[in-house]
Parts: sequence; C-alpha cells; structure tokens
Amino acid sequence: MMAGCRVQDPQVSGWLLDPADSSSCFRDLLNKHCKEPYKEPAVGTQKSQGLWELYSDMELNMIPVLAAMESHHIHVDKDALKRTSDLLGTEMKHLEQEAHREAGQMFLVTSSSQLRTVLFEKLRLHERCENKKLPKTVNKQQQSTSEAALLQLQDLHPLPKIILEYRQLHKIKSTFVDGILSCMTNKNYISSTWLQTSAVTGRISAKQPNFQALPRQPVQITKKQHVQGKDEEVVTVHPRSMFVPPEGWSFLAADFCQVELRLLAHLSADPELLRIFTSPEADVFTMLASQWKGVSEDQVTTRDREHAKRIVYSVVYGAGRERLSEILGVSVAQAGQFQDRFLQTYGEVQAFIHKTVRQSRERGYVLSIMGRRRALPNISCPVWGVRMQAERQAVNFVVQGSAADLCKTAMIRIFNLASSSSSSGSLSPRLIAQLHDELLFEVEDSQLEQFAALVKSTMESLQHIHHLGVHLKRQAPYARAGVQRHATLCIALCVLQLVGRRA
DNA sequence: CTTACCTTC
DNA sequence: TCTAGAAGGTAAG
Repeated sequence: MMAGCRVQDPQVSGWLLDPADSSSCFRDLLNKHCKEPYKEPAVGTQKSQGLWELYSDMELNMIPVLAAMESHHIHVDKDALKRTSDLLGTEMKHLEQEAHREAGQMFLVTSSSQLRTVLFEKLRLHERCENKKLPKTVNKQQQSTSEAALLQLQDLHPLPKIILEYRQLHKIKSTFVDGILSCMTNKNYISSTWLQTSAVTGRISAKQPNFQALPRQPVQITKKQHVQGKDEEVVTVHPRSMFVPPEGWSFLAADFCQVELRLLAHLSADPELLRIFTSPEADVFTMLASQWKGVSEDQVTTRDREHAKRIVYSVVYGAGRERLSEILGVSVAQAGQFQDRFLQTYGEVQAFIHKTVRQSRERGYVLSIMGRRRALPNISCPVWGVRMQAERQAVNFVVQGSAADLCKTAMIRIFNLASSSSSSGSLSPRLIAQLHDELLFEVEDSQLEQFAALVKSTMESLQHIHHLGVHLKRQAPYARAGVQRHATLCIALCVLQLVGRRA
C-alpha cells in the first residue's frame, strides 16, 4: 500500500537545495526558497539547480522504502540482552577495582578529567615519555586522555590498558545493550526512526536506536575469574546477534565492499588504486595493513584492518600531519612522510583532490556523481582554518555523497523489485535496515537463494555507472572522464552474508 | 571528513 | 537542587 503512494515533500526538497541548513518548518522553507509567498510549484522551477530529477527519481522514491523499514518490527532476544548487560556490569566492576588499585586511589573511571588528574598529576606519566608526542585536548590544551594518548602510555603503567578495556565495555553496555533495551520498554522489538534529511552528505541516518552504529564485529571479553584463579573464560558479545528473525526466516546482509574507496578510484581514475580493485577477491584494507605492519595478509587482525581503514580515509579526506600522527601513533614527521608517500603512490587521487577544491572555489559548491549538491560558503574564506575545513568538506562530499547516491539507488531498485514480485506471489523479503553500504533483509528460507541472486545482480549492475540514467549528463568533467575511461568499473562488488539464520 | 549517542561537568 | 549545553569520548562509514 505504501509502495503506491506519491506525494511531494517540501522538507526533502528544501534539504536537497541546502543540505547544511536544518531549518525545517514549512514557513521557513517558504521564506527561504520562494520569492513571493504562496507560489504553487516552489521547487523545480528556476531554483532547482538540476536537483529536480534527484528529487523525483531518488528522494521521493526513498520515502516508501524508509516507511517500510520504519514500520517493520525487529524482534530482540530481550533476556539475552539483559544477561549480557549483567555480565558486562560485573566485568566493569572488576576493571574499576583494578583501576583504583593501580591508581592507588578511588576515582570515577568514566570521567576524563578525573583520569587526567590521576595519570598526569599523581602518576606524572607524561614526564616519563618526553620522546613521544602526547595529544592535547582541542580547546584547553590539557593532556588528553583519548585512546591515542592511552595507547602511548600503556607501556609505562598498567592503568591505561585497564581504562581502554573499561571504555570498550562501557561503550558497548551503555549504547548497544542498555541503549537498545531502553528503546523497547513494553515491547520485545525495536524499529528505528529513519531520517532522510539529517545528513548533509545525502546519507540516511537512524535513531532510537542508531542501527547504523551497531558494531559489525563481535567483541571478545576475557572474563576474569577472581575467585578461583583457574582458567580465564572468553565470552563474545555481539549486539547484532540479539536480533532474531521470525521462525522460518533468515537475515540476509548485502554489502558493497569499500564503496567509498572504489568510488574514489573511479572518480580519480587512479591507475594504482584501480589496479587494487581489479582482483575481485582482494581486500584493500587487509592488503594495506599487511604492507604497513610488514606481515603476511593472513596475519592481519580485524583491529589491524580497522586501523588501516581509518588511516586511509583520514589521509584521503585531508587529515593533517598532526592528526595523522595521533592515529598512526608515530611522530609528526613520520606521519608527514607517510602522507607524502601515500599521495605520491596514488598521484591521481591527489590530483582529484586538488581539482575538486579548485572547482568548488570557482563554483561555490560541489556535486556528487548523481548531481547531489552541497554549497560551501566558506570555500574562499580568508581565515585559513575555516577555508581548509570547507576544502575537506568538498572532497568528502563528492565521495561520500556519491556513495550515498549509489546505496540509495540499490535500495530503491531492490525494494521495488521485491514488492512487485511479491504482489505476484513469488517473493516476500523485507528490507529491514541500511547500514550505509550494507542492506539488511529478512527473507523466508525457501526464497533465500533466489532473492540473494536478485540482490547480488542488482547491486553489481550499478557498476555500470554510465547506465545510471540521465543524471550524469550535467556532471563535472572529472566524473565524465572517469566514466569514459573505465566504462565498467569494479565499483559495485557485493558480498552476501547470512546472519542469524534459524536452525 | 560525516553522522548519532553517551557521560561528565 | 535542577537543567541545558559544551566538551570529550566512541561507534559507524
């Protein structure tokens, strides 16, 4: 019933025209976009700036998709969640006691300021590592207690490691276990609220709960047996596994691998980056992690891979040497060397960044691959810091916004295919959630194979970027050059995964 | 770089 | 005593 609805949505059109402005009430929109109040087709006339097609072909089509996701109930094993909450609670108590013992005093382990006092005023750890650069807090220039700082300190004293472990558990418990539980008072299911117009880059977001922030990897906890110091029990906590499909159904996850990096390869036409993606089995971040750490690819841990991923995105999106040195855990000079080497290796990526910045300065805005637009009023600001931020936003928007375009297109196509075939009685899968580059479905077991094939082919068909419709016509020259040189690109590699299948 | 969410102060 | 909002931290990409 929702699939047939066709409405206009001024909030969505207002957002497309200026995604950074969150003014949302109808009066504000009229004042902002209409010269005379009460002019019927306010959007889509002279002020649409090429956004009308994006609006009517993509964003309006998203509305029923999001409505379907939002009205769907995802059932949760509430008891398992409560057990996990208790387990994490007792484990955190133990870590808290350990922290107090190592500090030689009681303090609130969740408080960064109290921790700062203990680490730097009582233990004076910073005096014992003058060769290392300890990060400072942004505003007050105090000693930071951030993850990067604690990693630097962990060889000097047992406390930093304990705090790191405590924070990991605390995060999981408060946000992903208790947080989910608080979203389901008087019910045993959740359904997130999906927001279409909250992200400037065109991505969708979710709240209550923030489904997109649920950890992808399970977390290993070594449960310390304080009573009998015999063997340590290892427990894995995975919030996603708390979701249960109905009897006879399974969850199917369909994942675009490294969309943003693939899009960057496409947009920049960088031969080195493209080469990495030509072998379909290769995992870029695992490859890069093995290169940096100097170990073989099967020695790379999940944490190494995540680390490599952070590094790559930081460099690409314009992190400075200082920031990079924090992430890498090396000196600023070394971070600078690393950065230079990276941008030299992927020279066309650097050229793409420069070109994007230059064009955004000339036009005052940037465009994604399908013509999504972001105005950058600060791109020529005389204040250096402000201008640099706008430059980073420009580059980030082109890649992240294009990834959003691609993922939304996939959602709409699959959703429409599924609902049209379900009316003829053959398929009845449900789209449950979008996690940026991953689509999560609930599928009847008998239809799994057929639907998986449909999803995979639909998502991979998006690699023929030049088939994505008329949107590319108006595109920036770099996008067109990329398309012509690499007509069929390995942009949309899709990996399918069964999650939480019923026995 | 972008989001959302949690805690402390 | 209460609360709104800033700051710091973490998760996801």
